[in-house]
Amino acid sequence: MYDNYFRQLTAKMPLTDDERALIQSFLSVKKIRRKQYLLQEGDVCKVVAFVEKGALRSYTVDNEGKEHVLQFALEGWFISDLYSFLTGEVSVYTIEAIDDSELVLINQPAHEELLKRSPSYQAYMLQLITGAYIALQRRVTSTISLSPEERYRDLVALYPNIVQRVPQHMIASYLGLTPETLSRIRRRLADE
Amino acid sequence: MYDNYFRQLTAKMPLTDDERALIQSFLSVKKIRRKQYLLQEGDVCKVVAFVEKGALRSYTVDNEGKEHVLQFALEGWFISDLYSFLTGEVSVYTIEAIDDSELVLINQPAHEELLKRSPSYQAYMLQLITGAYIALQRRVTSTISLSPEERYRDLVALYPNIVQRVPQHMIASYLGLTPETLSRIRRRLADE
DNA sequence: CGTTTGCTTGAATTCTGTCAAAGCAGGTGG
DNA sequence: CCACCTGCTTTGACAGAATTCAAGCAAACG
Repeated sequence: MYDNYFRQLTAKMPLTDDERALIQSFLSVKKIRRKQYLLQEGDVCKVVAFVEKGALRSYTVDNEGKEHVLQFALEGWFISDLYSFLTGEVSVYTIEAIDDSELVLINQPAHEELLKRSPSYQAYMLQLITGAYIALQRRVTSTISLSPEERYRDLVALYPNIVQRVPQHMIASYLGLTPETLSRIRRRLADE
Repeated sequence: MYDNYFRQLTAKMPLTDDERALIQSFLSVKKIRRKQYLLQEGDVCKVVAFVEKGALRSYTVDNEGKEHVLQFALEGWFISDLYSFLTGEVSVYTIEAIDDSELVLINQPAHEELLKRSPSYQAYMLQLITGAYIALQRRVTSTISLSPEERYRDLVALYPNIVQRVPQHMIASYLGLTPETLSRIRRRLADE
């Protein structure tokens, strides 16, 4: 159940068997079905989720009821609202399963405890936040400096899996476009 | 010289006199004049800068030569390309002084050393990255879910100082608009 | 005092969003 | 096995919004 999780973790951080057992004792597993929520807007984000299998997305809903995708997470990725998770403030995001998925979860108290008890976990969390930060920065840069067509090509180049596995209207939302506009962009790109 | 810096730091993190002296021994001060660069695109970002006085911005230049502002930093803010600073990769950002400014700098080796030697500094850095992450997340959310006019009003509400002290075309760039469009939005808002 | 810089305004153009309709799987039940 | 949904994508026509290009103006600067 925790295979991918520890494969990922030990790749960055060598662990003793004891440490692995300690960490694992704080984790839990959750299966979640397509269209179910891991987090709903207005709730506090209580977990960080590692995607063992499946796909999820996080998004906001604006005051016209439209969804705006912030992030996708496929196998091997983490998803959460770190802001809400770390501060305890309510979240403006919703996290939803795109497919039936299997997750490895860690909740806030367990996270606190592990930070104290395991230096490896501590170092790993720093890497995790740094990674999340870097991903967000790339996201911002692409959003503010590229045209819609370039943003789409960038996404295809960087995450080909996502484009294959995620419905197109969610990709459009991620890119800040309407589904119609994305469809036309794809048409233009195909006509070459 | 380091007044604001340590006021900020000790507000979040009580320090012994020894620890303060240790940290201060790794810092340096730099004066930088309007329009001078702290970081140029293609270079590795070697410092994290705390703004004691003045104002800076970071921005990318797209392949049409247009600038896109990622971040502003006034007194009491930090500015850097954390990605480049932490990984050693070259940066796609330029950091430039908007006004004559006074900075407190810490470079990479000093940063490494302090992480090892000072638990307070370590905890502070984690807060710093977390803070940077949260700020970026708010930025993304606003960019993807608000209209240009709403983004502008949000910015004015959140950072009134910035709007007063930074040239309008830079604000426009930050919001992802042309200066003309921002000018018209301001006109509309004033006509009420 | 001439020059530069930044902001505003107008008119034409381009692009994106909106609305509506149709096409196209994949899944379900009769 | 087929007819019928249902969810998703594509297409077209049109309206609306932002960009572009150009010009004018005011304040700051050397």
